[in-house]
Amino acid sequence: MPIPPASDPGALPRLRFCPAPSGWLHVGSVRAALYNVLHARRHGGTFVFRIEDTDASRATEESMRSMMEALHWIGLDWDEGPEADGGSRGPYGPYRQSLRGELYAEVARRLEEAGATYRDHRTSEELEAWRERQRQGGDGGPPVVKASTFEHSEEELTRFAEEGRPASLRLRTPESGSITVTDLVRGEVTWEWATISDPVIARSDGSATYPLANSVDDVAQGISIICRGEDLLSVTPRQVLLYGLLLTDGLLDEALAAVGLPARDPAWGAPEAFAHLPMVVGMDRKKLSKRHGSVAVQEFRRQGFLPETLRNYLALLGWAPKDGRERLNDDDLIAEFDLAAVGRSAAAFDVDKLTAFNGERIRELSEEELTDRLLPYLDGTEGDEALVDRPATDEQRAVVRGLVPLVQERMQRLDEVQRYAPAFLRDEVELDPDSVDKVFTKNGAPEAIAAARRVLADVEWTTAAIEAALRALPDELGIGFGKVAQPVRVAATGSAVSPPLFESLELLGREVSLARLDAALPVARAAQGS
RNA sequence: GCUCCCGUCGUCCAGCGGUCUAGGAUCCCACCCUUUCAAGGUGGUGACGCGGGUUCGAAUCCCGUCGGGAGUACCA
Repeated sequence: MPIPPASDPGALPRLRFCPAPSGWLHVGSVRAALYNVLHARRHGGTFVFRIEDTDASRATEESMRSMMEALHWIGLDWDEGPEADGGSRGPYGPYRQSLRGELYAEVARRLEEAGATYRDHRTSEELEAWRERQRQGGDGGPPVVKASTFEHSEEELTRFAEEGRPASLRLRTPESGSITVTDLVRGEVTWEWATISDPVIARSDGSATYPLANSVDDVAQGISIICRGEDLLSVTPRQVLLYGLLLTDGLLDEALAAVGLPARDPAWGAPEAFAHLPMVVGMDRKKLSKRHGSVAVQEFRRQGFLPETLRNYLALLGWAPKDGRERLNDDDLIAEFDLAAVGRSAAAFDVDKLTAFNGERIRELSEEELTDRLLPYLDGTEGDEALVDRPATDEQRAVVRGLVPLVQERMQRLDEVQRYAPAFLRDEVELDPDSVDKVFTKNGAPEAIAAARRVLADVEWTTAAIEAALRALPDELGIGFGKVAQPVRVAATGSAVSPPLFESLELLGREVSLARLDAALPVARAAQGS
C-alpha cells in the first residue's frame, strides 16, 4: 500500500503475515495479509513479513519467491522481512525461519532445562496406533496427549537413551483448569486444558515445529497483534502458554544473546491481542480450491484484475465501513478499517462482484493510465500471444491509446483487450464464422458493403464525416441503419460485436478500412446463397 | 467421536429490543437509451435455519435444536 509507515516504534502496533512457502499465495491468505497491513497503516505501526519454512520437506524456494512477488504485485509491501535478493530488511531478522534454527534449538534447550518440556521417544507409528485405539474407544477418552500419561519413566528414559532412540520434545501443558483468550473478532474464547494435547515443539531430528518457531518469533520480533485465519484459533492456548515461558526469567532474551541474534526492544511484551479471521470459502461454501476458478493471486493478475480492485474487494470480504460505502481506495481503507468490526462468519468469494468492481475501476482510470495497464496484456507478459513488441513501439502504443476510448467502458477485465485489439493491430482481419453466418447471409449485406466502400472512398477521414456518410446510406438503399452498420462492422473488424463503428473505422484508417471492405465483399456474396 | 467457531436476500455487508411493510452492493429479470456489445438510467424478484422462552414488543437477549466450518500431525 502506498502510505509509508511511521518510523517511530514506540507503542505502535507490529503485525505480521507469515505464510508457509508451499504452493501459491491463496486469496484467503492475501486477505489476512491485507487486514494486517491495513491495521498497521491505520495506526502507524509496522508490517512484518516472515517466512515459516521450518518444515524442509514442504517449503520450496520457488514458492517463497512467488509469494513475495504476489504480495508485491498486489501492493502489500512489508516494512520488515526478506528481500528478493536473499537478504533481509529490518532490525529483527532474519525473517526466514530456516535461518533461525539455532535460536529455536537454544530456546528448546532452555525450556527443557526449566522443566517446561519432556522427551517423547515414541515413533510416529506408535503414536498413530495409540490415537487409533483412543478413537476406537479403547481406553476411553479422546486422543489427548498429556504428560501425566505420556511421560516416560526414568527407566524407560535411560533405556531409550542407551538404545540411541531419538526423542521429540513436548511442551508440558496444564493438566487441569482453563484458559480464556480475548479475540478482537470473536470475543472471549475458553478452553479446558484437559482437552489440549501437549504439542511437539522440537522434532526428533532437533528441528523446531510451528508451535515453537511461531511463538518465539512473534515474541522476539515484538508482534503486538496476531491477526490470522480462524484455522489457527485452536492453537492459541499453547501459544499463550509459551509466551509466558519465553518471557520468564529473560529466557528468550538470553537465548537471543547466546546465538547472536538482535535483542528485543525492552518495551515489548507478549502479543497483546488476537484477531482470528473467518475463512474465505467458495460460492458452494466449501473450502476454496481450483474448482472455484482461481485461488492463486497470480491467476487474478493474468485474468486482468487490478491489484487495487482486489484490495478493495478483499477488504470487504468480512468487513464493511460504518457508512456502508463499497468502493474504497487505499486511503479510505486505511482510514476506516477496524479489526474489531470484522464479521464472524465465513465469507464466500464472489468473482462476479469482484468483476463488477474491476469494471468500475477500469472506468475510473485516465486513458493514459489504462493504456499503460493494457500493454502487458498485449505484449505477451500476461498472455500467451504477443500482438505488440515489448516494449511497444510508438506506433503500437498509439494504436492502443486510440483504442482505449473505444473499449474503456465495455471492459470488465484488462485481458479482454485481447479480444478487441487484434482487428486494430494486425493487417489482416479474420472474419468470425458465426458473425459471417449471422450478418452476411442477410439480404442486402453485399450491397451495403459495396455502398459503404463507395461513399467512404473519398470522405474526410474523421469519425463525424464517416458517420455522416454511412448515415446517408439507409435512405439511398431503402433499408434500416442496422442493415448497413452490421455488415460493415463485420467486414471491418471481423466480428458482429465490436467497439463503436465510426470510431473504429477512423482508428483503422482509410486504407485498411477500404481494403477490408473489398476483401469482405466476395465473402458476403458467397454467403447469400446459404 | 472430542474441542472450538459460525448461522439476515444466491453471494458480500447493514441492522446492536420498538423508526424493519428488514436497507445497500453484486447477481438475475424487465423497461429506457442505442449502429453491435457494453456502459449508463429506472423499476422488480429475493433473506432474519427451526423450536421454545424473556419482554407490552425480538432479526436483535437466553436456552435448546438443526445445519455449516475449523482443529484433533514430529503441516502450518
